[in-house]
Amino acid sequence: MRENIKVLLVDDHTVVRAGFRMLLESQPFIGEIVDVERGEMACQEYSRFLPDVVVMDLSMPGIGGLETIRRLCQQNEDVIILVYSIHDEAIYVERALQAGAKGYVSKNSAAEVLATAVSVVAEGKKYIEAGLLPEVQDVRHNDTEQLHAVADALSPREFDVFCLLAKGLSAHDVAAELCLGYKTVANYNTQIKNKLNVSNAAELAHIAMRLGLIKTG
Amino acid sequence: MRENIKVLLVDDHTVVRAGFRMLLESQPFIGEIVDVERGEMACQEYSRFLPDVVVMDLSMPGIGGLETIRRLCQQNEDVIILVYSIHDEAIYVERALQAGAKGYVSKNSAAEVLATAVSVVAEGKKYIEAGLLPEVQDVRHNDTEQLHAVADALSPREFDVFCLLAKGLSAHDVAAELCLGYKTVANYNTQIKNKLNVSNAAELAHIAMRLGLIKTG
DNA sequence: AAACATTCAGGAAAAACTCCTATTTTATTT
DNA sequence: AAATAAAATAGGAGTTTTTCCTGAATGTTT
Repeated sequence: MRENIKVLLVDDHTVVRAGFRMLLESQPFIGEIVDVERGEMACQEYSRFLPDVVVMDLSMPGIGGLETIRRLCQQNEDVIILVYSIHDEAIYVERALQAGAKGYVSKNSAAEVLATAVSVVAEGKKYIEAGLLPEVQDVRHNDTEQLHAVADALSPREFDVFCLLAKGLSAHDVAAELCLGYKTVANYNTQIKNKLNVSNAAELAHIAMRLGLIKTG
Repeated sequence: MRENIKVLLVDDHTVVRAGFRMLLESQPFIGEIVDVERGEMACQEYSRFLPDVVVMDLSMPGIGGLETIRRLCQQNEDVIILVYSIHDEAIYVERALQAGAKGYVSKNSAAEVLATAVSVVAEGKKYIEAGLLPEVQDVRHNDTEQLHAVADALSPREFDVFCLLAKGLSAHDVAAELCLGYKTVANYNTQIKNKLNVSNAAELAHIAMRLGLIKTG
């Protein structure tokens, strides 16, 4: 295991920088820690401090997390970046890794997980927190381009049913509305939830909302 | 100025708890600090630890921040709660204060601001970060009234279940989350839908959305 | 034409929901 | 302090919904 790992912390929230610092300082394998509050500063500080690992948040003002990853990678292709984020969604993990990150942990993780992740990526391995990776192959769920995903995944008739279910109609209501048998709608219901990878009507509503199909007021 | 202020930290993110702890520990006027990761735990811990100030995030899984404030206030009307949040929007500030919080600071604030806020509220004053207060009058009362309508109609526990169901959890998930039997949740589910006069989870989601209890992206 | 997707729906089993009842705890009122 | 009301919890039984499998009719693509 690597010793004396130099860490560059990048986060715009003071409390989070302080927190990470505290968690890391209690680990024996951690060396010097420098923290900065924006991606731009990270790029400058990187070439001066030459950390072994860069630990950063994805969502930051300024150039943001993803662009920071790209720039750091351009500066030095061997840079080791560990991303942590409130976003558990696969699409973020995917993008971060694509941009050049070597690890990804959720902000909800326990202290040990965060420390472990640092030590693992410092050794040159990848660290993607359990539960995040499996979804990567999966749906681009929660994507901004979800409208297309939905439109692609659902047949026209399924989409009709989806809209009504998401609006809050019962399967019987939908059947009446579309002049279909109840069983037909019930089966569509199941089918739609499978295709969109959700398990209940509330989640359908969420998707519809995100797609702007439902006006929130 | 108060000395030896006992603080109860409530946040679901390990790093944030650690960060706040670090920032506060460096202040001479801060005494013992206890941290918990959820609102439910805060309510329990409060009566045991009897902190001078409760410092908490608004957005948490489980019963969430607002409901936690209400419950703490009910437990002890003199409780001093300082809220910090990524949400700078006036509506959140207003709701938090209405629920019983004594202070509100943004998560982006500098370390000194956070520490100062704790010491100010500990003295029994209010502390609303500059820049947040002016907008408070600006709030539309519509949503807040609806929130009260829901909060009035539902008992606290029903409200907990409502939030989770509206978020898209199944009855089984909710049961696991709140450590209840499935049947209990199933029965609450029925009860909640009756009280809110809706007939399915999608409509619950709509209501939660309108109330701003669900972040749409 | 053959292969495939789409629309529609029935049957059977599994799961979820509803309604009723009941115990325990907590609050409120007299 | 006792009585009353409200809330939290959950079991049982019956009903409804969902799921999964299957299949026919229609249309479309290669």
